[in-house]
Amino acid sequence: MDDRMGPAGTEDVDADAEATTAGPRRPLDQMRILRAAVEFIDVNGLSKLTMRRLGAHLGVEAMALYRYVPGREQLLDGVVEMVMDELYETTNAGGLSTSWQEYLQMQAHAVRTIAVKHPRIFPLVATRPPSAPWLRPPLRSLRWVESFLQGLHDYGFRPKVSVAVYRSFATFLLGSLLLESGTLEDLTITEKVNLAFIEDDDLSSYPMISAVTEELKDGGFEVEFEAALEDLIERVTVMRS
Amino acid sequence: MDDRMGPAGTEDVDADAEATTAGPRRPLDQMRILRAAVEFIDVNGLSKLTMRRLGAHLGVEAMALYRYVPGREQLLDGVVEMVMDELYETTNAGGLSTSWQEYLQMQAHAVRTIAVKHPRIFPLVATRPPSAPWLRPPLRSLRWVESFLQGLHDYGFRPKVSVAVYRSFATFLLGSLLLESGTLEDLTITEKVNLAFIEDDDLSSYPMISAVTEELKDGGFEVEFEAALEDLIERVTVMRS
DNA sequence: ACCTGAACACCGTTCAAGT
DNA sequence: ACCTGAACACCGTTCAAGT
Repeated sequence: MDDRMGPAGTEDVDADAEATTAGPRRPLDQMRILRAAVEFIDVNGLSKLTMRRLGAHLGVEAMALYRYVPGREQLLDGVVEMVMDELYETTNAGGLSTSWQEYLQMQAHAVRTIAVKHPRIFPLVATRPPSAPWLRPPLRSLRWVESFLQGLHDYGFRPKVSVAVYRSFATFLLGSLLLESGTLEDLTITEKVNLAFIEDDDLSSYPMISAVTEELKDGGFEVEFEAALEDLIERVTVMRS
Repeated sequence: MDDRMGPAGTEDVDADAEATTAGPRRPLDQMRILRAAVEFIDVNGLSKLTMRRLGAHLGVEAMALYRYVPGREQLLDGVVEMVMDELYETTNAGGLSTSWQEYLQMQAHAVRTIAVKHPRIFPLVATRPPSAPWLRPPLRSLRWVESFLQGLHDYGFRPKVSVAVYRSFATFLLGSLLLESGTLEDLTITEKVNLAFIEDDDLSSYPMISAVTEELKDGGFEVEFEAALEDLIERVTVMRS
């Protein structure tokens, strides 16, 4: 069958009269599994996601999942597609833009929203091999890219320029948001312990670092993101000419 | 003991009279394990690296590794440190720069060299949680950051500006090089098969994409990297004032 | 001092069997 | 039609035992 998984058909019509809490009586389906996987990773982290635990989470033995999902790797691909679809919807919900600058801003913020909402999934979006070699994570869904190119076209971008913008945009988002999502991942207790161990490292032997620890700790991802976005937009202005 | 692993003491003095091919008679040590792990991932990919296989690769049972390495996760941290040390050496070998622009170029190229040389390890460098939250992958070694800040200081950068440059630089390198390393990873046969499956997707239903497949496939990471680097340097020029 | 065997508690995955 | 039990070939990790 469809060996590539992913939320293609959004057949979301059956909200049976079954209580949510009672027993998971209605049969499994791919959508339900993918949604459960997304939630599971959001809560417990990727490393805790096993077929067996996901099955348990759905009230089923692991083996039952294989009717709907070819395997763990494809499950993860499906999770990524799931999150990308979320992006696509966010993106098309937020009313029309009146300039290409606004359009890029809106797209950038949409991607950032996803990264902040799913900090433990974003690394997957960023690093899984995309379905075609010319796709650039995190902007890796054909549907999204198509719509993006269309958008730029409508603002009068020539095709070659649009491709260049797509690339710069992806690079910018990947760098900024992977870093930010990294800081947002909830750390497990043991990881925290490890950090505490390391944090007051022999930092005394790094005088330049010691001199600026305060500003290093500052964070401020938000303003940095906006500033970098402004820069990107200016670069695009140059490309366009 | 030292619970954090990593190539701290480079005790590289014993090149015994033992033939390399004969039998691995001299006892294991952490350095040898880490080097073997780097090589193993370079050749076989991260997913193939198991304690048992790495042991076999070293002519030893997996359990023997635990004398020198706390566990698999810390092994991977050690691999990352190993590669970062490679960077540090590259960086200090390439003679002095005569301007901060040249200095940044040299550092950028050094990191890119690492990414291209170890495309299957670079994602680890890029995504493993760093040892302090304010460190930014891929520029994640204290030693490297110290030396970088010192370098900028010597060119007259104020501390706050240096920190801002460090951040922009890391973001830029992360985005650019993670994408490039992604395209360089040798794909396993099964992955290739999957790609082939997907590649001639129903691309017919994406007219904007179809119109530019040629330029999308173009690649050209090298020139893109250089261009983005130039842009970054210009941004730094502004920050400096 | 350094490594191994055996064991434990897990994995992903297949497939015949149950309902 | 949908799920499970049992099994297979692996994992990481611990620890008593071998040399």
